[in-house]
Amino acid sequence: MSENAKFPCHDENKTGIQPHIELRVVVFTLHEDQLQTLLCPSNPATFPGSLEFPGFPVLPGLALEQTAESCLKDLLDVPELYLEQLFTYGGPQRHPSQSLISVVYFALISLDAHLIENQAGHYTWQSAENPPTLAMDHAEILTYALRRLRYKLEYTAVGFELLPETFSLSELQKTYEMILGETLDKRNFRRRILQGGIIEATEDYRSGEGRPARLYRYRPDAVAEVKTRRLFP
Amino acid sequence: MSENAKFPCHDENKTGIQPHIELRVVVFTLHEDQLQTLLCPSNPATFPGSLEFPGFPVLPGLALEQTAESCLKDLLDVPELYLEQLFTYGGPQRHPSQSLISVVYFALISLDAHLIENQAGHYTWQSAENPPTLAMDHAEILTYALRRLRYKLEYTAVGFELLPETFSLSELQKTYEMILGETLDKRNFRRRILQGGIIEATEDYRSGEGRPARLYRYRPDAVAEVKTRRLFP
DNA sequence: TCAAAAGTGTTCACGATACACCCATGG
DNA sequence: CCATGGGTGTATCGTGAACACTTTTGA
Repeated sequence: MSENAKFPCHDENKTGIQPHIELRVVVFTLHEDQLQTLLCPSNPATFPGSLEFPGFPVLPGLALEQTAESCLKDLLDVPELYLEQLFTYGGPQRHPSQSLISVVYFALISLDAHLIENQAGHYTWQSAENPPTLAMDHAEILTYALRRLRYKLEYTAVGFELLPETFSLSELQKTYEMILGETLDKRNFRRRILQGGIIEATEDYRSGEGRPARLYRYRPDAVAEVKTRRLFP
Repeated sequence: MSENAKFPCHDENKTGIQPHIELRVVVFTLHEDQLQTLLCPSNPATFPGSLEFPGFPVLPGLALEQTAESCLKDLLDVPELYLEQLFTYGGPQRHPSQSLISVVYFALISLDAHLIENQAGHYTWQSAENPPTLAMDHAEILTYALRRLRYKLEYTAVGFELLPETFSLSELQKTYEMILGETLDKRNFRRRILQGGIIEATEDYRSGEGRPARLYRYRPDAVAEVKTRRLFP
């Protein structure tokens, strides 16, 4: 590493060659009792038959997270979404013809609002657990995003982000079970969720096949409190 | 956001304007019973009197993490270091004259090996808890890095990365107490650390003022196991 | 022999886990 | 009236937290 032994640390540093930089977003939602993720076809010349996560350019006038959010909202008709930075991938082996840096975000959107206006690309929802062939290192990215989702679900309260505004406790439990891949005890689940003060009961009930279920609502003011506490140790 | 409504998702996307991208590293070490971080002076024309974290260019032929590691090893004479990605900062407000994206890493280096060869810049160790004036958003970055360090210390075993190869349990405990900012119970600390199987006793003792302390060594093979288990719930 | 740091076990409280039955509605 | 999903309480166990004294050495 002799050639980078003396880089000064001042802000006017510029190197001649700069890699290409882009944003990517891994969007999760629940659809047909399955965890799904949004994908679009890759360039058929470079990655024939592969899919990849939606990519966006970095807009110099906008913060990274705002750019990701705006671009996503151009693709999906969602009023709200949960968005956080996942990881930044870089390195020479990622793309055959360019040095590419991808700042990858992680998004959760609600079941009731994932209406797509198929703008420009042919975006599709695909199974997140058994995805189709993905281009570049996107399979690795998906694996990491799933791990992060499961981890967050155990420690925080993000599960609500995948549900409509009101939901029954059974729906919430099914969401957790689907993502964690294990069954949970009904009574313990309810106790922990309710004791956590994360959700509040509404006055509504949903009738179905059996006794109607009370509907609950997420308490947005409870977020900060929840983030530091373990829900499922 | 009408102008970005139709970005295709193919890999040959290129926008004309690309922001400048750089690497930064927040390095922590223990020195004189204090948690310290490596800083260098900012460009005096842009940020007079401020310091900033060491910055490196992105080398297109090398992975981001390897670049950060190589460049750091050009600055510091460390045989080993702990390095992980912290966060990627971007947006229009970060720098007065350019759109700048900083992929920031987080490093821990051992007490016994932080000999600096002051190459090029005037790198100095400064208190991490009460840092001097930092340029740009580097104060915010430091706050986040400290939070991450404390968090990791509670959940994993990174504390060893800040100590020499062999160390006494009291030294380890002092390290934890210094970083967490609270005192820990000696017996509980020892039990948890030893039960975790993270360290192993050596045959050596260190004589000092009082009864000699048994020296321990980190077990590198125990890392994976430890990462998933909580040490300090 | 004294000062200074190393080392060592037990008790208690709380939270996680396991577990089975009654309730309300629609067909 | 019965099938279907909704809703509820308790006993047990494991783990974290609090706590004080003995041991070894060098001065």
